[in-house]
Amino acid sequence: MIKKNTKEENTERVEKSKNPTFQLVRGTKDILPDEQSYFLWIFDQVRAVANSYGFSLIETPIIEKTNLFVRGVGKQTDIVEKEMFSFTDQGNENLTLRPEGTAPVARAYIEHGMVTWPQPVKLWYFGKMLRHERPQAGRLREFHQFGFESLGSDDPMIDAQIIFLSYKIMKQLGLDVSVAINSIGTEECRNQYKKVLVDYFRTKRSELSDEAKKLLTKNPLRILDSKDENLLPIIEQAPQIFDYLSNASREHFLKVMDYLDELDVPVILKPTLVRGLDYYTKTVFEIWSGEEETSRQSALGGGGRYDDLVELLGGRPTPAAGVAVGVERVISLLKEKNITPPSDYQPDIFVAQLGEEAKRKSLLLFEELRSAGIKVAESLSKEGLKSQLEKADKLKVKYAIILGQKEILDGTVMLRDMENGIQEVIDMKKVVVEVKKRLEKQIRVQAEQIKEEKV
RNA sequence: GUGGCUAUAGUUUAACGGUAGAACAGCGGGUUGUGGUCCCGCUGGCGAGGGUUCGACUCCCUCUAGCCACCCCA
Repeated sequence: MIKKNTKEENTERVEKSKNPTFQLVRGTKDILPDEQSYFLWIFDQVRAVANSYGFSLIETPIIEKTNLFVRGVGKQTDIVEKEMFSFTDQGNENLTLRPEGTAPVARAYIEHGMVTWPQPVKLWYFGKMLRHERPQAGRLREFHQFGFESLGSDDPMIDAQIIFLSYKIMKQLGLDVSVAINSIGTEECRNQYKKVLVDYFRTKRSELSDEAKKLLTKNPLRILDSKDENLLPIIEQAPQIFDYLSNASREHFLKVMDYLDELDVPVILKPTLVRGLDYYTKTVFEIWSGEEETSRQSALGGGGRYDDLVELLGGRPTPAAGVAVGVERVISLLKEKNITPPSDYQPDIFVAQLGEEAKRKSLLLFEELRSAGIKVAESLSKEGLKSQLEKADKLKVKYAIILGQKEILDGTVMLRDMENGIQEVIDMKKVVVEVKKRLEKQIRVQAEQIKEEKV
């Protein structure tokens, strides 16, 4: 006889059990040291590009009032409808762990009177986002995004710059990406187009899936985005939004395309690209990895213009555009391509010690080398020389300094070349100078080798 | 949120209705102060709870988590 267990009974049992297991909350991840190097590298790249293009770093809180997203992102969007980590706090406030970065930035723009700053206000961010989705590879519940936001200008150059910057960063990381782009015009253009589109789909009603039928009243534009193969021919035949853009919108879009061409950004016009967030107007785009987009279901990043958002949130009418890129997705692509972050944390030299006296001295020696700008490693907690050299070997240092009783008495150190095992005795006082000399020579030799290889 | 697949040491994995082997990593040795190769040893595991059974890691159920597709997005 098999007894059925209910979820409640089971939860109770697990809690009572002597060995409860603690594991990560679903869709979250510990970022271990190995992985950190990727995050730091990406952060540095983004910061460098942001700096040189005049974007300043902004950090907004991880919690916001729920309404900010309901109004900003849009009530009908998937994010707001089913993906928000929302809760009521002890003071009865409805709060949400931020699912995206643009609405908070727009909020900050209004709240801090950035209208009075020189326009456009150019900001960038790098932080955690949370969405309650079903996890999958490249799709976490807590994940990281970096993004650029430029508020206060409707110049199409802004759109192009935003796209260019994200493209540039990917390029610098060694990734080949392409940009899918479209324009969804202003609200008026869109409303007009929606009507036409709905009329069109109504004529094909019998061929639509249930899913598509639902979208027909809710958000007809998103039918265009469908991957349903049965729908593809219908979608292909559908009227295109480009034909319903106002003159201003069309002109804007053509200019964006023109600038991107000038900037040498490979763009693919994709008339079916709409986006899941309500605040977009005119330009929308997505960044995809270079390969056929079918192999990779998920975009690396996306963004667009959001001319109405600031006003919608209670600010003055402020045209703006932005982009957000998923850091974890970039990292998994980097790994796929075997691209590893350059490690500038690679130590040059290892200090090994033997005996109590030497151990004490080695601390000073370590500091002396360190403050001279040499990257030093140690293993002070280990005793045997063997295990220390083993560690030195694993760290791939070029030299090891050995400091033992003998050396202490003579006021010298032993310098061991880890490649060929040649050791020499050096005056303790000259260590820094000698080590520097050797490291510089190494660099010169390497540079020459690279030159020769190129020739 | 819907459907499906999976779950064995830190990692990658093997086997079996009678209670687990390996590789890599880690730690320690192969004479006392010398690494990268080699040899030896040690540490460490059946995701959780329950059921069936004389006995389950193996069968069943539930939960949890991961993965895949959908939905959608970063």
